[in-house]
Amino acid sequence: MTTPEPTVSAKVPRTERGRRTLRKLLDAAAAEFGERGFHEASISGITRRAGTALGSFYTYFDSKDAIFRALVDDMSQRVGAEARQAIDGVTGALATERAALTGFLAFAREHKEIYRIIDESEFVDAAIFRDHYERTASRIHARLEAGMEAGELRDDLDEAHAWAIMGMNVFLGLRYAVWSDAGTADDAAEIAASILEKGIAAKPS
Amino acid sequence: MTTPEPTVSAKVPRTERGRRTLRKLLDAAAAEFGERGFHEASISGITRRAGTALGSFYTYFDSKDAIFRALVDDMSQRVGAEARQAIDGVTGALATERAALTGFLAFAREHKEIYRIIDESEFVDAAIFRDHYERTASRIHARLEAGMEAGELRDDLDEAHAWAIMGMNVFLGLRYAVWSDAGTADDAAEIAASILEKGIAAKPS
DNA sequence: TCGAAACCTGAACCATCTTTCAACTATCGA
DNA sequence: TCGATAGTTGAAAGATGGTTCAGGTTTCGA
Repeated sequence: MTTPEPTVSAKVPRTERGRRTLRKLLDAAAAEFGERGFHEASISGITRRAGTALGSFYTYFDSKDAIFRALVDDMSQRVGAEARQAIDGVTGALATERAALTGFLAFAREHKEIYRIIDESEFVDAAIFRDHYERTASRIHARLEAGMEAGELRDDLDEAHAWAIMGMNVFLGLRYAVWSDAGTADDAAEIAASILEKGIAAKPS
Repeated sequence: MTTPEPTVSAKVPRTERGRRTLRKLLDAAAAEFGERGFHEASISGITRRAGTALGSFYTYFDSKDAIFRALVDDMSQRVGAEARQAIDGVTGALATERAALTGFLAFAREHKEIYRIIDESEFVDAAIFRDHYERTASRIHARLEAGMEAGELRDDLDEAHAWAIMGMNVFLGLRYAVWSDAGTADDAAEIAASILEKGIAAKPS
């Protein structure tokens, strides 16, 4: 008696052919939005890349906004899955944060378009942008609580600390993964890890 | 013999009336872009707010993009000036970073539209977005170097640390200044300051 | 005072896209 | 096999909004 999974796109294909076309449209949309941005992108650009007729688009999506939302939702889930996988099996709270960032940077390098699309969602539909970052902050916060529980982290960390860590990660990702591939992802991860481990103050000598 | 200041907008007004109109257009554009975003905003919306005719717009700007760029440039300078003022007279490297963030948060609360506009510039003209954040990171980096010089900060800090700190600040600003006024700006600044001071690890007891 | 340059005006032009639709084809269960 | 449903097609309608322009008014130095 579970609800039949409230999908983002209201128009679910019934046949194999339909599912193929829907997937082609989503992949084409990721490429189109990623390359040209939401407003420069056009439906006809998406259908051209997908190799379908313009009208077919509206069999699956109500509007340009709708496919963009479906895409962000899809990508947000992929980022979450990636994060879960990156920290799988890692022990230690600080090591976990470092692994999460390393995984994030590697993923960002492989899928630069994903970050462009997610970030642009702020200006297309602010709610989905917020949802994505609130979900991400929640994951970090949960990790911090586990670390506090284990006695490895300061016992006064809260949601705001999660936002601070997320901000570090996002900007390091923008600068050292999306804008530039130079150096290894580990260099940037090391920076963040050392800040979390001991701050930036000089050792009291 | 200084070059006559290479302004962003190529069309400089010659009369007092012209300067007033130009200013009205820039203010109106800040409101229009801030409320509606770049693509929802319209030139006629800007001139309506400014109380001028549609055609007058093109006396001062070549295009919608041009006024947006001029606006981002203007705002980036205001943010820089604000930062300089916020840390003026503060002594100590860690206290300086805290003051910078406190000032930033207060400014962000007063001028939420500025951050929306600067962030959206990534999708209108990526170069001006990059310029803004690279300038900001440079300011932070310079402060870190001064702190290292003074022996107050670890001696291995570099540009990437500046990006990490900037990311923390931006995301705390987004979450606790732009999205929510709850609590004082000092709460968020305290979070970031404590991370920079000692990290998030538990005290080795 | 006067004329040239600066500035203002808003209707119309134009290019661009989103969205609709009526006719056609493929799929698939019975 | 066959009929009903799902899916496909692309031309054209419709809307939007950036940009132009020709004819006015205001400003200001000489």
